[in-house]
Amino acid sequence: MRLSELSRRSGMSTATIKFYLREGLLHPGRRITTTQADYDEEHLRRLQLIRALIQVGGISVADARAVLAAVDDASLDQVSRMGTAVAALPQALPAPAQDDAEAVTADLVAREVQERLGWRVVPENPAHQALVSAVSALLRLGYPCDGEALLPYGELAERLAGHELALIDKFAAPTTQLEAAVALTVLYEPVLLSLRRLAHAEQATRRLREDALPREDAPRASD
Amino acid sequence: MRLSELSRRSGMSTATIKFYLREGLLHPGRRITTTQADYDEEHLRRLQLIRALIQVGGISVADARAVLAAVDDASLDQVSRMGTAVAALPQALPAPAQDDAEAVTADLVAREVQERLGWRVVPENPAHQALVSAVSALLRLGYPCDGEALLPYGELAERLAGHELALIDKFAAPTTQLEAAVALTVLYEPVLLSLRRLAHAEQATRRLREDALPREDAPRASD
DNA sequence: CCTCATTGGATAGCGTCACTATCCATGCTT
DNA sequence: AAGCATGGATAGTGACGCTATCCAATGAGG
Repeated sequence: MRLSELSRRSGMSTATIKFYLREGLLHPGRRITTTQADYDEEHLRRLQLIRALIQVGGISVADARAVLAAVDDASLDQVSRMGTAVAALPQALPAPAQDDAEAVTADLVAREVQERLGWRVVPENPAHQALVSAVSALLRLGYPCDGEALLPYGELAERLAGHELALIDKFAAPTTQLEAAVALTVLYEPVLLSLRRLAHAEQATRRLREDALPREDAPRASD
Repeated sequence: MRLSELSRRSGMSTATIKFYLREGLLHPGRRITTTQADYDEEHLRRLQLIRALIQVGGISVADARAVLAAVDDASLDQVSRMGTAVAALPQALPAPAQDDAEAVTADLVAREVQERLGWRVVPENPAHQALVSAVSALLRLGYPCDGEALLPYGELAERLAGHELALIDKFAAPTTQLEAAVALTVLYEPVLLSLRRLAHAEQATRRLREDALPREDAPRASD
């Protein structure tokens, strides 16, 4: 298909697709003539992945390029590609990480929880540093946050990870698995966060109803 | 304390603090003279909260202003403030949410999981829409994602929420509780996501170690 | 063959955002 | 009174994710 059709089917403007081509996120189409190229379903799918990473996952174009480059890199074995791709996925935070007292404490907390879970501690992992940043912020605001408190979160994370890796395993083709790893890592984040927010809302509402059900005449569905 | 001292103790430049003052995130200091103002520990703490929301939580200045305004709004009761504040917390995504087939299916999935968990469905909730967006993206990429698959996530979210609301309850003063609700909602997100990523890395590494062994047909459930 | 709209590619521009640098009058400090 | 820090206002900066414009080449119609 031509660029215009790719645009129509993907719902993105040709200008945007050209931008992704230029940025190296999307492979160039098969050149038919000097001025025309042919795109296939693969390109369409890739476009949707790019869109998901950038718009839903909130990943920058540069990071998306790194991730996709790792997925594509035929010179690496699948294991390396997977590692590179997932490592290139940024956390939410730029993590300035000033070396104050909280940051040091936070690092100890982060290590403690991982050790108690039996995980290998890899301080270079961006996720580790993101964890340290978040814990630093919590501590700086005076909220208690030690290894003990994080343990349940770690255990939940462990179950999530197990569940997701099993899901990835379902995709047989290595390339598909790589894509799945990236897509599921990124796209299940908003799923998880949304559900958590919804659960907060639900439980807060429930408590309010218990605490004070004074003059609400709206019909309640349950309870 | 003066602006310069506030700057020193918070680690932010006076220009940045002035910016936050201008944007209405930080209350003006108590004016001593026309050209001088006095800031206290409350301001320092607020600055740290602002910093946490914006830098760690990735919230925009405008959204942070809305959140903090709700926290401060003395004309509302605590319940309304809490609701307003948390509702103003943005999800990770801008959620373009085109009305295609996937979006419709995704909405059904989102409703199903919430209903199966016994939650009230509030489609206007930004979190609901975020969930729909994420599920849409997953479906568009061809990954199976139905109410059944999301149920375990919802159950985990429920436990997280319970845990966190209990944590918030520990903070007696209403204002402190409001702040805690906002801070914990935002700051535990990166904690959770980081731990999930770390768990991914850990389990992936573990599997590779097993796979690397010559005997392939000795799959182990877990360690 | 000639015309002309379309295509793909390159370049430069736009709008947003989170600051940041500069300027200026004031008035504290010495 | 001198000098400089302070607070307030305004404009500027750099990054980012597109987006608008231009251009040569070409394929289609006559």
